[in-house]
Amino acid sequence: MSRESLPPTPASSVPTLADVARMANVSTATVSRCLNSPDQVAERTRTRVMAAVKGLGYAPNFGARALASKQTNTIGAVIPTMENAIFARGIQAFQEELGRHGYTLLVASSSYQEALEEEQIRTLTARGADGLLLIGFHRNARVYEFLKTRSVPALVAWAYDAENNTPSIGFSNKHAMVDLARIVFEKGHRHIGMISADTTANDRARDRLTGVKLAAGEAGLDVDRMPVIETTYSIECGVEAFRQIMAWTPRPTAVFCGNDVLAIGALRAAKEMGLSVPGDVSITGFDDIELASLAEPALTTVHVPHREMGRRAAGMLVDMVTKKITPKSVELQTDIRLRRTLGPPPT
Amino acid sequence: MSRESLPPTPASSVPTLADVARMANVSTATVSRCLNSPDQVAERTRTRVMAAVKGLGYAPNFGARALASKQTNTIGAVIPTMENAIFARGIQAFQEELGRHGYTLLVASSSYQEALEEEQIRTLTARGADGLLLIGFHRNARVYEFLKTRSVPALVAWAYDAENNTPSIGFSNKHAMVDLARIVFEKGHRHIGMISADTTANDRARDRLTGVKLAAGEAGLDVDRMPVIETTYSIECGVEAFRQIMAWTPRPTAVFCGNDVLAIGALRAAKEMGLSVPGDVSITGFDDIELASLAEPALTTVHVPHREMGRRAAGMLVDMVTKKITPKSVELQTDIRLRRTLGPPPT
DNA sequence: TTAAAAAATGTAAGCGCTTACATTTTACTG
DNA sequence: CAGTAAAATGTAAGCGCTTACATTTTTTAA
Repeated sequence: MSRESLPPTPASSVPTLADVARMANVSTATVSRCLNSPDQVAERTRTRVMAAVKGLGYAPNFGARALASKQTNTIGAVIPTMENAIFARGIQAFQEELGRHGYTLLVASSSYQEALEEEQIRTLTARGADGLLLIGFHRNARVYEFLKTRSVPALVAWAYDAENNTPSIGFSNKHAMVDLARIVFEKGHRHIGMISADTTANDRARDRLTGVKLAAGEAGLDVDRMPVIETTYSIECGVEAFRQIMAWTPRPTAVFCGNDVLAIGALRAAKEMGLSVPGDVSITGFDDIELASLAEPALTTVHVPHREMGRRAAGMLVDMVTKKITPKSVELQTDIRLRRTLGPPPT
Repeated sequence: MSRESLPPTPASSVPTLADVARMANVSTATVSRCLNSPDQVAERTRTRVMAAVKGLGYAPNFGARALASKQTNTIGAVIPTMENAIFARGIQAFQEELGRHGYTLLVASSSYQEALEEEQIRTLTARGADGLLLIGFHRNARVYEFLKTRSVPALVAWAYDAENNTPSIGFSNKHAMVDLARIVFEKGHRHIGMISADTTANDRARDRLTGVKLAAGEAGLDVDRMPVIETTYSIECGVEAFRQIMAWTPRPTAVFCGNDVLAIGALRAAKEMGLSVPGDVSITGFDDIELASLAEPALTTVHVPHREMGRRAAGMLVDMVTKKITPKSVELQTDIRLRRTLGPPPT
């Protein structure tokens, strides 16, 4: 067993920068430059180095690169769940755009639990995420501080607030809901109800509820007597909540749902209860997931540009990471999709 | 500006292991052990170290850890797209289980393009993924070789093949389809058609088609004359394909669809064409996505345990990475969900 | 009480890369 | 062709951690 010399043929293990350098007869610095800023290297050298890279099947070691350059080219996203089609769609677009910029996506999900979200944010940060995509503003101030001391830029999506100093991309859940609710009131509804997602740790749900209340106030309704049921994100819960809300006196002639999934549940419940939609009761959703236009009757809802949001979020985050800037929050437009589930109240 | 001494207070930057060591009055090795194998450290020391960790708000540097330990605790997954609910669901479960084992998920999507998939596999490998989750077996042999030389363990999901030496977790697409098709033929259908996803780079689609053909052969049909349309994964494509296939002579009385999304499209097309389902034509899907039971009439399809697959895939992959074993492939059971879209052929 | 074994801790050598700075080569100018 | 600027390349110092091995401390057994 000889030893004591610069390892000439590094066994059969994974080739390193040094191997490439040796083969191409240059220093490791030159190889590194070939890979990271090719135009700093003379063409002849570059060709030679690249040949060596190819010949050896060299690929840079991630850890070493991260350690030396202090960045991972990785962006983290903490979302409630991918099973929710709206996030799946947005994240898909987010990831595609990230890829175009040479970034990779690290994902974690919070299952709508605040504590878990905090943990995931810490995990992704520890995993070296250069930047973070977060959903909504609501979270412990401690988390924002943590991100600041670690100087990990974060972008909030699916929510919009020009005032907040965390940049965001999204839409005003409140305004969107106000717009929808106004249309509903114009149809003449005076007794309404709302099935909302849990509002405790979910500012989006909260804003949507606020929107309905605002518009209701405008229309002269007694907002305090409006039945509101908070429940979990699932069709079954929508069914159950709808039953409860229709037991109210006076019985609502229109039921706002905080999202399409709950609305689909409501729709099904109505069917089971033998109620005609929109003859006996109107139902509205929010998100415009695929199911919305497929439902029978098709669901009136608020259309949200999820893909666009994901795509642009990626661009913003990459800018934040590379240029170290804090972009302006961007507000996306939602629009009302009037479909069959909305009609005038029964006479 | 003084200098020349071991940096005592490292400015306000991120604390390192050395800072913790200094504060707790131990060596960096001890701190490292406290974090990675706590029971090798005396309780008193550990308490002191942990206090320092907390006091300093220390979190290990990912790159350094990866470089030194040669592992990232990160698992990569390359899926066609998250917009497909079946992958979203499976990946969600995958990620949750990964988290339970202390692993983080890195995702990339191939958009069903073979070349892109290869690129993504290389990217995730370069990003330091300790192991990889891949969908289906079909890919260039070069990719498998690459993975082998880099010794990155890979697990194939959504497909099952006990013979293949890449371990897998999934189900037999062929058998599942045979089972479904047999039921269809028992109803008396003699003229069938199939709307399939693109089979070129998709072994799952191919196997499903094979399944239908096998059962058709069993039933004594002339397999070669069976109309098959290959199209893209989308409701619209399903609509279009269904129109074409119903123009065939003799007109099919049952149309198999390679997945539920195509089936939903077919269903809609049937409605638009004024055909009764299953009165005039029966339609079947595959996957049992949420939409399947919500459709009107509800779709007969093959139920696949996506979540279970994701969850167990995570466990297997973690074993592969940590214990360096190659697990046995596991076959999951699918089952037929007989719903309203299947009936006997018109008389 | 003491030697040997076991447990705890420390020392220091990398891991493979990037990059500031130093040096060499090439290109240009008068 | 010398003299200088610009371009290309090399040198080597880390980046922050893990871990084999060495050393010290504690425990155990005789």
